[in-house]
Amino acid sequence: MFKFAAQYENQPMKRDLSTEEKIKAAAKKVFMTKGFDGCSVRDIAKEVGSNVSLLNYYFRSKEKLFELIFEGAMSDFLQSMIEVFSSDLTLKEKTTLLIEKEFDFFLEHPELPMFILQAIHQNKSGAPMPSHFFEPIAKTGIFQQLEAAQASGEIRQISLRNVTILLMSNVHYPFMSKKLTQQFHGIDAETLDQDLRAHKAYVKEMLINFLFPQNQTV
Amino acid sequence: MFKFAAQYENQPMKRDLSTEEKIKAAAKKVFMTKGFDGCSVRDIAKEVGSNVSLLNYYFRSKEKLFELIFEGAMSDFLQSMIEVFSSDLTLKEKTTLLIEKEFDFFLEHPELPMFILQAIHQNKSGAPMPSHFFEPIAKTGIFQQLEAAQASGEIRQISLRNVTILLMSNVHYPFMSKKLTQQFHGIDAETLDQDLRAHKAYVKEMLINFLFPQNQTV
DNA sequence: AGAAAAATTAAACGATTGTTTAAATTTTGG
DNA sequence: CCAAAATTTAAACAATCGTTTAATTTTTCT
Repeated sequence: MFKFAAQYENQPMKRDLSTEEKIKAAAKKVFMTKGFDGCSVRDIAKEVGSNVSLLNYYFRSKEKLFELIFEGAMSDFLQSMIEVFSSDLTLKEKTTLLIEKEFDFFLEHPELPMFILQAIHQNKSGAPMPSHFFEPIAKTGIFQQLEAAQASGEIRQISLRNVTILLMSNVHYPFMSKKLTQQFHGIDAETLDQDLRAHKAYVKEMLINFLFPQNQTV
Repeated sequence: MFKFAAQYENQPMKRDLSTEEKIKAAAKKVFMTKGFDGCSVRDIAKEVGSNVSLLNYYFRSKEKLFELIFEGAMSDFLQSMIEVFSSDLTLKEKTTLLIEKEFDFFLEHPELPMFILQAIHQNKSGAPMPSHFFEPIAKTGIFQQLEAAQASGEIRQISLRNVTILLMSNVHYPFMSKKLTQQFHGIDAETLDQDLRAHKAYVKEMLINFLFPQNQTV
């Protein structure tokens, strides 16, 4: 009889999970580079070095497998925000730290922002993203902190949403546009990475100066 | 015998091009929303309200049709740059005008930045983009103007490439992330469009202040 | 009006898609 | 050690993919 893998059963058995993990790793790699529509389950199976049916055995369907990969990616994608927003810092300090961490993270995982935005953009089901993705951010109290900072005049009068767009624009797009930038300027990958490392400082200075205008060091 | 449509022949005949244009319009719509891999030629044919073979009759293949749509989109994508850079203005004026025009344009065509970056990102052939896309920009002399502005101290010491990334980040990403932003903040499309119209002013002020630090109005 | 050319359609092509079935192999637990 | 369970494989499923063929309709030009 056909049975699904360990983690879907009520009484999971201790098993070698390496196959399942290998499939997840392969799926992540293939989905990230080719996209959901741009690859077949056989592409993933070939990357695993194994049979197609194994994917359905462990993950039921291509769609389910993708959702799993997407949720993991989304978690990584938001991780820095949650960490920084949860810390005990001023808004200005948090902004600096966030830019710092996001750049460091995306320098190591440059394909993530494009993967996330692309998946959301072509979300086939049309279903909105589960709220549990964004709830952890709201729970950090960052929104209240921003409201308070506006009341006290620490930060410029600007809507939370515009702040978000400014931040994300400057920390996500540079990595989403790597290929475009390379071809536009005719440079190699290493040169661009140097530019991106330098870019971190520019973004920090620009955003801090814009969002926290009166730079009183007193 | 099988013959290809008018514009591919040596001696084109005057013909009703409305069908060909209808296919291009449908293809643009479908490719923009679903992506090359996310749609079938039958999706496009259905959008046209006609037969599948017509697409191959006029455009030889799905890939050729896509290339045509992509080139048109790329042309639109770069149009504002070429116009502004060709004008007879100072660098600061050009920066302001470019942001203004890009925002106005992408407010009307918000799906364009994602389409372009996504197409470049998953470029199957691996071939670099034809140089005729970017040449018109170089020919405006904008690069020399920027070098001169750096020498004279009009603009901050920052590489041309970092300037480009800063500009593109702030004028492209806000439209690429529309769905993410909407779901993140739980707002409707109209509210977000208001935010984006307001965002234009923020981006202008922020980038001008950063790139042209000594704001001497003398 | 009538023959030639162009446009459009219907049908089919082989290849590939995601998924399922059933058999074979390996691992587990008594 | 051996039956039962879990894992892996090979093969096939119907559906859809991009494309082509051939027939039909429409348009063009004399």
